[in-house]
Amino acid sequence: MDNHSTTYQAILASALTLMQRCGYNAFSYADIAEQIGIRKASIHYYFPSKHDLAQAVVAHYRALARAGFAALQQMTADPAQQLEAYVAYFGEEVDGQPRMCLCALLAAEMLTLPAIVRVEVQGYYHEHEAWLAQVLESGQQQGSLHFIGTAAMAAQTLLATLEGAMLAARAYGQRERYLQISAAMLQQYRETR
Amino acid sequence: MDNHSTTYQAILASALTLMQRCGYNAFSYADIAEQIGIRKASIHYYFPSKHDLAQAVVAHYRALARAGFAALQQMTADPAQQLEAYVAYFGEEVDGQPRMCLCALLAAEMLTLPAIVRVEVQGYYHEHEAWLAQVLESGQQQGSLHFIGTAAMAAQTLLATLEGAMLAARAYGQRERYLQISAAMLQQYRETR
DNA sequence: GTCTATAGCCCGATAGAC
DNA sequence: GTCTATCGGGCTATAGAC
Repeated sequence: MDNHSTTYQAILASALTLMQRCGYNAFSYADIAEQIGIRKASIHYYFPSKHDLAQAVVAHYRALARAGFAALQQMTADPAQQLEAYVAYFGEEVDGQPRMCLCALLAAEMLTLPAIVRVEVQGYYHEHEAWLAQVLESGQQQGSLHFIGTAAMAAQTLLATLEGAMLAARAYGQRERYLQISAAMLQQYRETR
Repeated sequence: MDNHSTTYQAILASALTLMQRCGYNAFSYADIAEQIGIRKASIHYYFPSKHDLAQAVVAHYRALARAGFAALQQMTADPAQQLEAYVAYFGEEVDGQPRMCLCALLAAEMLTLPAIVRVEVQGYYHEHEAWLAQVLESGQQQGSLHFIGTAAMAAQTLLATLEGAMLAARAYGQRERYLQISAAMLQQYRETR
């Protein structure tokens, strides 16, 4: 993630913010240039095409999540608490707006994305489903989390609910939408059946 | 919905298809013109601006759903069956791709949408949540559907899961994703607690 | 109502000076 | 590395003939 110039980092960070807000199709090199105080042409030095930039942004986003998983593991060994912290992260406010998962947004735009970006989005989904499945599995074994069927299926369902909740929060412009839905969902996984 | 010319109807239908595929930002008047065999300028006769067109498309989409609700009511009075039919509709294949809810896609693009379109998207969410809440309520009263908390909260959670499942299906390009997640979710509402 | 023609703008991308 | 300048193209939208 490092051994890159500060300009490179600034472009990546700016593009991440813009893509989380507007998606792939509605942000431009001009937006980034204005945000970090350089010229459009300079961005092409680091990222020849928009395809390359978007691919790097999603790869970076995935790396951030991986670091988050490690930090979560460091924080607590309790699967139920790990799950709660994961859910809480997406409930934070960003720029006065509910946080939005970059890859939920890109999944919506999927059919208009360059192939290299599509692959990264699928990788994100796979990583998060795998992490959630492992957390659910552990929680089930120690009796703190409960669900029907396989951990893998429950993980897919859980992730779908969270991303759908973020969509609803964005649609209404109300962070509370996510908080309420995610709380109701967590309740289901805590209940014994 | 009628007392409009056939060209008007053709534009609306074409725009709906394109928006469900590409979203608001990635479809153009040129796409519609090519699809239905007229010229770009003619579209402006019916829909002066892209804002107007998108607003009309979402309003039309909402009306289709309302007609669907009525047809569902006609088909069966059993809430559990109504819910199943609702879920099954979004699992159909369209143009060789998993069906995608227009308003899930637009919710993702929300921050880049014209105000009049945003309002329509929120209206869609509200209508569907209200319909689902009423179905869940009825199902609970007659003992065929089960959930924790209020019907309104369960409806929001259920809708979030479905729209998240459609996102996942689109991300992977696999309709089965939606079918599996929605089936797992329905299972939760059928289980007695 | 539908067309041709075009204005005016923004886009991604490149060339080449410094 | 960053800049200025610009190209070529797509976009929404309008003017005006038919």
